[in-house]
Amino acid sequence: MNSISPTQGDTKQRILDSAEYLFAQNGYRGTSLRAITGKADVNLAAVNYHYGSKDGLLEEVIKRRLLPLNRTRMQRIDAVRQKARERGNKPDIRAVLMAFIEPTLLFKESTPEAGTFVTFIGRSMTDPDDTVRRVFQRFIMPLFQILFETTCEALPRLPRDIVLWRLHFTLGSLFHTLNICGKFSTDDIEYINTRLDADSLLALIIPFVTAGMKA
Amino acid sequence: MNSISPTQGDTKQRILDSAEYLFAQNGYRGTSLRAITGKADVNLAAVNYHYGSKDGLLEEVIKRRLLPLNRTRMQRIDAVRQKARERGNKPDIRAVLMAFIEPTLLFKESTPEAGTFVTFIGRSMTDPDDTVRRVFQRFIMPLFQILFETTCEALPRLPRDIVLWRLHFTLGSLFHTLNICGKFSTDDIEYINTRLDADSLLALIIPFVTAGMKA
DNA sequence: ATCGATTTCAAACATATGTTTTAATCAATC
DNA sequence: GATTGATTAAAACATATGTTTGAAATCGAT
Repeated sequence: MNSISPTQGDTKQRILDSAEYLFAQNGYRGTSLRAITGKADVNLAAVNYHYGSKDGLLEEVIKRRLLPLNRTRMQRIDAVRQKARERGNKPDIRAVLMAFIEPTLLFKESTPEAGTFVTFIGRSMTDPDDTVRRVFQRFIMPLFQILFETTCEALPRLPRDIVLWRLHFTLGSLFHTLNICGKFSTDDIEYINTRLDADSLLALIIPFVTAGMKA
Repeated sequence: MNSISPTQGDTKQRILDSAEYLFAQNGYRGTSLRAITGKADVNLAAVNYHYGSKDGLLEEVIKRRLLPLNRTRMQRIDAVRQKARERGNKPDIRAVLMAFIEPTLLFKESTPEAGTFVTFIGRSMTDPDDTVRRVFQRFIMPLFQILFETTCEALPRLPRDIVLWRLHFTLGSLFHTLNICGKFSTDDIEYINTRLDADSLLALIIPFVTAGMKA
């Protein structure tokens, strides 16, 4: 059935990989099916055959990586929450933010493919195209709710709406960072090393957003 | 003359206004010349006649509002720098950030048209489309350099590359905020008032980024 | 009113897009 | 080895796009 055939069974996979790469580089609207199938070296009609439509392909591209990543982030947040509950005190805000951000950056540097996908995340959260934004936000919404609640627990003296805004500021910083690091040409940004590893990036962003949260 | 006549006169202007609105709502790639001319109620060929091409129109849309806005921001930053120099001490980081962010938010609420344009800014800094990003970054680069230098003066104990990163985090927060506030449908973000005025937004974002900068 | 320049208009152009169709190919089953 | 079902291939389809064209309309000044 869906087992990998030896000769040509990887058509579906190759489409997924090419689409992921091109979506990250040129955006959803800026990537044509012909560009995808050309890069994947498969027939044009294969996309509609295997995924129904370009939108269907987009959804699969996102699902493949975002679901596992979100599972990891969810577990990390739950762990922080659980540990705090056991100890009878509130979660540490720095730990909460780490639980969300570190898996993202680690995932980014896990493989080159994952890296291009994370770039795609950064760009898509603010994509003018509803198609892209909706798919992403649909997948990230439950996770964001948990993150929000946990952050409120960590900062019980802050009004919830302020926590929410600061969380958005944090996401803005993170996504913009993912964006910068996804640039292939660095001619537009001077003096900045956009090829930092996850640990270095984490060491830069965590103090910033933690301080902002506690302000 | 300048009387409102459907046949003559302000064609060029009406194209500019319609393009600004539609670019902000659907992005550059997602907006067709036919949509623009249809909304402006002018002939399709008018865009190429008055602006040469769609790219030419984009540049004029950006220039019209971004040049004055950047002039204001530049003056504010210069003023902070000047005052500090007169007093013989370093600029206050909060004042520096205010000098950049406040004019942006004030401009945003000055008129509905300016508001939609600022939305366009927020989206375009990370637009996958090179065409859009390049135009914006070309216009904002000199300003960003001054902002960077002034921020370094305000935080002389921080290494320059860390200042630069934190400045990017700040821009990320700001742009993401502009984005959220530009949403026409709020169904994807819960519990957040995306229609705050400039002062309220400023009161939210300034403490966050100031604390992050000083972390 | 007339002339020349500018602007508007309808139509066509050339290309690009996502999708569908129909036939060929392949792998496994009987 | 023929049959069957799933996959691939080449072509066409329908529509959308930015741009150009040439004629009509409009305007400003003589």
